[in-house]
Amino acid sequence: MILELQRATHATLQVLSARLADLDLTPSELNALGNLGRTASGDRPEEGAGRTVSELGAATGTRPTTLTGVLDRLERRGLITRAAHPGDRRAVLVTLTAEGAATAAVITRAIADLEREALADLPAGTVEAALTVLRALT
Amino acid sequence: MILELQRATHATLQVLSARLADLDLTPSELNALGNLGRTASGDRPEEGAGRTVSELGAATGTRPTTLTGVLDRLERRGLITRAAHPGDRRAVLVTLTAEGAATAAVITRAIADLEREALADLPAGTVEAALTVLRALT
DNA sequence: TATTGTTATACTCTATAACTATA
DNA sequence: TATAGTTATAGAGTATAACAATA
Repeated sequence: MILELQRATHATLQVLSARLADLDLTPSELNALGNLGRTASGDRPEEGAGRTVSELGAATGTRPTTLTGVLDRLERRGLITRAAHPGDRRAVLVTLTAEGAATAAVITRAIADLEREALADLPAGTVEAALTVLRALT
Repeated sequence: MILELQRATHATLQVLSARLADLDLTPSELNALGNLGRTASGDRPEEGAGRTVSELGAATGTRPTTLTGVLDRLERRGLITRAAHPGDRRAVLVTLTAEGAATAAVITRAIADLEREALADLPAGTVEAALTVLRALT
């Protein structure tokens, strides 16, 4: 099971980064950007303004020390901005720029497409069962 | 789905490497060693003698260029040996030493334990469904 | 000519620890 | 005293290209 898990993760990441090669982003950069986009446009629009570095790190499974470098590159390319957090002046609020949001949308769609293609022919309920297992492992 | 996949992979790797911290091996080294052990003792005992670098790379999802460094360290620590392949003199046969086989057994058991603990309470059939999804993604 | 494994280079990710500015 | 983020350092993974030995 766990070996299959690793293989599947590796395979999907491979395909995904190949399809998004035009964006010229590393896996961690894709991960960060995709995650920022998901919150900004989806689940909780009222919080779309940004996330702290800590929140982003927890969501992406990236160490703070790695995230600093990732965010440096994304900021230099104009995809995100860093600003002070209103409530806590130690914290940094990471926000997508317009270009960053557009890039994030491309990433989100590529992920959705890949899933649809791979899982289209499976019997109903199978995907739900798989999600249950994944959450149990997590 | 794919996001859950990444999270689950990350979480299991985290726990696994914490439990095996005593071995002082990197994730790639654990992966290579566990894979060598699996073939040696399990599925196809008659091939237990070794695997080529290419085969190992395909099984673990590790690049040849990374594998060279991984195998260098494992060889230096006396866990594997590299020998000439009988049939093809370009190829290298990677074999577990006695100590390497013992270490591989520890890794294999840790993985099995982790799976059992995490998936014990799930309804029958759920795990099979998850495997179907993972293979579809792969 | 193509393939196996290694080497070289440059960049990214990681772990650890120290540091700053806040709280 | 503790937390958020950054910096510094060293080791490990990756892609890419080149190479020697062999097929």
